[in-house]
Amino acid sequence: MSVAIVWFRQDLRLADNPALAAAVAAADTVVPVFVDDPAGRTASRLGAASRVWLHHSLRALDASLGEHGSALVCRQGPALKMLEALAAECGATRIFWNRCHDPDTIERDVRVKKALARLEPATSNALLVFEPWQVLKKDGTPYKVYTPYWRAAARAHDDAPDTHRPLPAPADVPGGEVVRALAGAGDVDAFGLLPPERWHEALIARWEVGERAASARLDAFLAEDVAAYDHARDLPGQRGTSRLSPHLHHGEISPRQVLARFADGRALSSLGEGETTFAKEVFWREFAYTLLYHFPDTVDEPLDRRFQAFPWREDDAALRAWQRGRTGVPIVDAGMRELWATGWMHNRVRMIVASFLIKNLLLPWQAGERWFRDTLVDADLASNAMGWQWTAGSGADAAPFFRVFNPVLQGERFDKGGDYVRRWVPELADVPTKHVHKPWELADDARAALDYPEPLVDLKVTRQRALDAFATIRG
DNA sequence: TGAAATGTTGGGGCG
DNA sequence: ACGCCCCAACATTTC
Repeated sequence: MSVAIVWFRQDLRLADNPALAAAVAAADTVVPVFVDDPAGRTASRLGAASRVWLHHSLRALDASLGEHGSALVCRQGPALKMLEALAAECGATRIFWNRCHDPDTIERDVRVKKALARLEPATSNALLVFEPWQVLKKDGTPYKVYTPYWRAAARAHDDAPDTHRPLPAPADVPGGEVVRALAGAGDVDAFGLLPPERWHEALIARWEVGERAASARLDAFLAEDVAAYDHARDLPGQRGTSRLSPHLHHGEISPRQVLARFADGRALSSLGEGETTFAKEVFWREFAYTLLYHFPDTVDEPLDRRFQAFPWREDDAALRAWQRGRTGVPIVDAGMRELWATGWMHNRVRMIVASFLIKNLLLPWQAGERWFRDTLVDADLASNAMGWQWTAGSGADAAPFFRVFNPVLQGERFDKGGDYVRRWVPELADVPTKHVHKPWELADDARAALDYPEPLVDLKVTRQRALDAFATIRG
């Protein structure tokens, strides 16, 4: 009898899971395990919202394994120690996992792989279409501009589409009777991922978590929204985005599964408008991982070093007002409250609230990055850091710093009728559309009747302040 | 995946 | 008819 461990991490699915498929092919007993390791990108380092999602995702994975008579073995502690112990308990001779690409996990995994050499660790790619070293410029260095990266990646994909065909879920996960007898089998609750307060119940009630839900979400998006995606994805008041990000982040679905289902064997270069735009979003995620891998310190250091000397302000009261959606700027507050209530924010609004924090409040982008990491259910180190540096103007292919969003104009352009603002800022529900994005221009008596804060800052003045601050480091 | 200032053009009112 | 002004609409430049 041969026993193989499958170490689940950011790949909480049975389909298109190469580590699982390899274990099933190699052994007649497969032991699925998730380790909550204080080092590396696992449960202990995630933000509170992501931990809530992870809890439910692990439950879903355990249930799926249960349908095969197996279970998810749950262990808490340093990964190496936990895996060594598990291997000894179940007599494993092999171990399989899928690679992660954040710096802490890489460092930890290198160590684990070396120490577990007797289990012949075999690792695979399940996180990306292309791993960070696969799409490079001719000189072997990573792309720092998105468009050429996208062209190169799409070409590489279309040159060998079969390489990226997703794997089916294994018909069987053998050895369930052994697995179910192991300590921690199915004991997701023991991780203590849910916070003691009850906010997480309302948050997660807005989502369906797990591999099956991810697949259904993709189907619904492709059936209903992808055709108009080009335009509709920018309108936060209506449904138009895929909302796949948390599923992708936790690996409930893979980018290859996503592409395969809508490209349907066609070349990426032949897709329609909405489909192309959506495919490009999938590859923004790939681009982010490429940047994180090659420039690991950009999680908290600006890629453009000039920004190390940027004269950021320190203002805890303003930061708190931004975090809680009490800035007095409707579209900003709506976005921050959507985030707080649902663990997610529409992407157009993410750009607006980020621009407001960085440019109008002149607070360091790292403060926003940290808040997003703690509150987003899709909090992804690579995408989050790239996105914040994009807005700050310090990243790869970033928006120039002087591109300052005016949240009133953005609101009037992308939330024309004010539906989004009214949904998340009920204090403004009855304000006429003309003023819903700038209630401070209401007549005094109407304004006094509102239970809504005056704007924290003057948009025009702070815009100029930001441009002046930038001038000091422009060099 | 900007906003605001500045420049240009052309229609219309008016003396 | 003409110059002048105003201003909207659009284009360009600057940050």
